[in-house]
Amino acid sequence: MERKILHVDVNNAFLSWTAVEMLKNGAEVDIRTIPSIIGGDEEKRRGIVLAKSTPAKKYGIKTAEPIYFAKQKCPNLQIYKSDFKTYRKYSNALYNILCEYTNKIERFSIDECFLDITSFLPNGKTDLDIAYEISKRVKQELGFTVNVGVAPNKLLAKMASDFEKPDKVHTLYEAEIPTKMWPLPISDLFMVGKKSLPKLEKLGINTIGDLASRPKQSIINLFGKFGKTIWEYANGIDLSEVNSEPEMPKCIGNSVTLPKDITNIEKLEEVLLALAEQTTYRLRKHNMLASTIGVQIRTKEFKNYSHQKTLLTPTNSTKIIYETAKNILNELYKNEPIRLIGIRVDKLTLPNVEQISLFDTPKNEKQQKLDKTLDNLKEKYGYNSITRAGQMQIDEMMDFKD
DNA sequence: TCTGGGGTCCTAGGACCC
DNA sequence: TCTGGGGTCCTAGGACCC
Repeated sequence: MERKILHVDVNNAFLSWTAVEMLKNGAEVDIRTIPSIIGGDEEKRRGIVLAKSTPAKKYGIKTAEPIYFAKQKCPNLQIYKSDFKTYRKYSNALYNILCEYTNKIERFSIDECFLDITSFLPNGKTDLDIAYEISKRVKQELGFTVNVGVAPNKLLAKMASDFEKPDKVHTLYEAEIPTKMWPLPISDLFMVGKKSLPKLEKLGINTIGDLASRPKQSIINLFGKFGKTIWEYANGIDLSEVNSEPEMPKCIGNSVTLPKDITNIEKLEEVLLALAEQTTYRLRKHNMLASTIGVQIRTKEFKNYSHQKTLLTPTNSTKIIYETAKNILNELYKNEPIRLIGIRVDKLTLPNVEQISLFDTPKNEKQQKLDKTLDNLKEKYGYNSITRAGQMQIDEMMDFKD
C-alpha cells in the first residue's frame, strides 16, 4: 500500500526563531524582513553564517560561509547571535503540534520532522489537506513558517519540502517525479555533496534525471554502496521507515575551536578535561557506557588528525575517559599550533547488570558517586554552576548545549 | 581573505584467528 | 624460493547531513 509521508522543514529556522523571540520581547523590527544572519562569534574564530534571512539570500549569502565574506557581499548586514535554548523551545512547540497528527513521527534534526500519516488520515481528508492544515496552524500558533513536502516516501517528501520557499506546501507523487524532480541539477539531490558533484558532472550527469536514466550497475561500479543509494534516490526509491523510536545515540562528542591557537600541551589538556566532563555528563544522562574514546585535533593549517582507543570494559567515568583521552592526545600531538580539539566516545552500550558487579572495584564506586553528585548539581543549578578551579575561561570558550 | 559543532555512515588497510 | 583464503575487529580518515 502506498504510504503518506510528510516532511516539515522550518524556513530559515534559527533566524525565524530568533525573529519570533525578539518580537515577543518587544523588538520593532522583524529581522526576517531585512538582510540579516545568525552567525558565530568572529572574535572567537567561529564566524560562520548559521542561518540567513530571505533578503540576505538575495545578496548571495550562503549558510556556513564565513561572516567575513557575507559582510563583503552585503555591508549593512545585521548579525545576531545564536541561542539554542530558544531554538529548542520552538522546536519542541512544533513537535507537539505535529504529534497531534500521527504517532509515527521522526525528529530528523532540530528543525525537521518526518510524519507517516498513512494510518492516521481522518475521514474525508487527504495528505495534502493535512499538510496545509499543519502549515496554517504553525504560522498562526507559533509565528513562524514551514515548508511541507507531501510524498509516498521520506526521500521524495524531503525533496519536495526543498522546492520553492518559504511558507509552501509541495507534493512529489510518483507520477510527478519526471516533471518536478528530474530537471533539477544533480547537486539538489539529497546526499550529493561538494566532493561527489564534480565526479558526477565529469560523467555528464548534470541533472537528477541524467543520473536516474543511467544503468544502475554502472553507477554502483563507480561509486559502490553510495552509488546504489543515489541512483535509487534519483529514481524516487526509498523504502526507509519513519522511525519514531527515540534512538540511542551511537556516539557522543564535544569539540571547540580555540579563540587562539594553542601550542602548549598542558593548556590543551585543560581544554580536553573540560570537554571530557561535558561529554561524559551527556553520556551519563543517556544512561550509557562507552568503549571507545577518541581525540581529534585540527592544526592552524586545517589539517585534521584523530586517534582512538578501545577499552576492555565500557565506562562512563569522567576520570577514566579523561585519562585515556589525555594519553591519546599525547600520542597525537606533534608540537604544532592547534586550532580545534575534540573528544568523542563510541561503541555505546546500555549498562549490563552482571558486568557492573563483576568489574566494579570500591575505587570505581567512589568515582561513580563523585560523578553522580556533580551531575546532580549541574542538573539543578545549570551546567556551568560547577567547575574546577581555573577552568572558568575554558567554560566561557564553550557554549554548553544539551 | 576566512573557514562551527553535532552527528551517521562508509572505506581501506592491518592484525589476528582458523 | 615460495609463502591460501575467509572472516571479524580495530583504526584513521573522509563524505555527507543539519
